[in-house]
Amino acid sequence: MYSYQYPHPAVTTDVVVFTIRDGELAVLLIERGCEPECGRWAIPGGFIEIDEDLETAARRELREETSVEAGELEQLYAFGRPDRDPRERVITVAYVTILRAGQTSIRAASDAADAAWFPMRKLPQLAFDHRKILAMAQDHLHARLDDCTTAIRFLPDEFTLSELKAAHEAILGAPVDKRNFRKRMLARDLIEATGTIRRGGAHRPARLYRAK
Amino acid sequence: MYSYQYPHPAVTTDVVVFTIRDGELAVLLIERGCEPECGRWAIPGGFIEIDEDLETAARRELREETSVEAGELEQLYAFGRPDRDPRERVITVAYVTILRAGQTSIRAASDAADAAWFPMRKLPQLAFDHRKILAMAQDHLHARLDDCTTAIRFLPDEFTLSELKAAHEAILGAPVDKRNFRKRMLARDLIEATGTIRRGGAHRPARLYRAK
DNA sequence: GCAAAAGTGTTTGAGGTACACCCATGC
DNA sequence: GCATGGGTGTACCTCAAACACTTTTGC
Repeated sequence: MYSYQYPHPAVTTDVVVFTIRDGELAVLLIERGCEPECGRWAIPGGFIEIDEDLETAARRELREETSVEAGELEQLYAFGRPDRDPRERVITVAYVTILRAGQTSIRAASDAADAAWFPMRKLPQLAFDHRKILAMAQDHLHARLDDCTTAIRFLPDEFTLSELKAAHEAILGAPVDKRNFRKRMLARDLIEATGTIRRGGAHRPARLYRAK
Repeated sequence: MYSYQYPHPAVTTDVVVFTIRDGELAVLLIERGCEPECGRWAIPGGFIEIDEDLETAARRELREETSVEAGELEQLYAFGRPDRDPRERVITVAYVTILRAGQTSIRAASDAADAAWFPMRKLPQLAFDHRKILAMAQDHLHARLDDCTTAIRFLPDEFTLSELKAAHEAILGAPVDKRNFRKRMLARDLIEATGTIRRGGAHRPARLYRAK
């Protein structure tokens, strides 16, 4: 038992993991294996350890529950409404990260009964205030999109411009003009041609690019 | 005494209050009246109550320590390095707010030995990681500046375009082109002339504007 | 009349948007 | 030769930046 002179809240970290699957923006959720909200889908996360940095805790909880190793985490927001968890006062610091397509194999563990990818357009009922967290995470992602580097994080090291354009379209949920897109990406000088090409079907092969 | 099965961190909220004084961006600080870091200047804030929303706590602590009633608060970031407070693990959720010039009277109370405005260019030594919090708050403020509405929050209900321009210059710490500034502000259609003018010295009177 | 701040337009360059056709390949 | 996705250029518009003089007032 740990005792304090004043009541202390619990603090958790949650990680919203985005990827692109089947041409759609998708998010990693776990099925809760214990009360409260047992059986509901939720954003992976959990209680921080007392000597652990917030970001480290976020990374650890994600690994434990889903076996996913996160890359760069960005802090999204601290959610702290007093009634957001029925057990006790729980403040959660939410993070956002991006997983490359193709590295999306997951394995539920810890107190997660299951783990799965859901397209953002077809979310299940979510535990706690996690619907609101996802909405804010998606807004954050959209806002970051004109960095150009953000969409690249969804793709493997080498990619074609068509794939990058498809990533933008998946994230925005809206079509993008091909020529303007290519012009803008090449003008930013953040990607470079590898010099190799990829042949993949009955059509002209595509140049491959990598991040600079 | 309050006991928990697992150790819990303490959670505080801090509020970075910006205003403009003497034509310079200034921030409200308190002199700590108790250990640790007694005598050091710090961002006003303190421990949340267990049933209190984060934003409510931020507003309350600011009021208790400085007698300032905050308007709109924006969440900045959650700072949670395990070693940031020597007493115990303390996670702080930092907020930013803006106080109108002219409403900047303050009165130190609670565990603040003193409260005072400091120009951002001449900060004292600060307690904990508060220097870093201020740096991030200033970045945040700069990023918000092209909303046009942000600079208005530093001014009284009615203001002249020259005053608004001076506010931008104070926040940015750099001069702004008068004609381009006026054009941009009027084009955004976020302010309107009150129809009145202010005479104030041996020169042409200025039109007054208000936020729409 | 003079000091002091308010007010006013035009030119230029950069970047975003809209838009249609040819190219290289596999079958 | 045809289907499929890869690759390309131009005209227009909007917006930001640079830049100097006239107007209105108090004294």
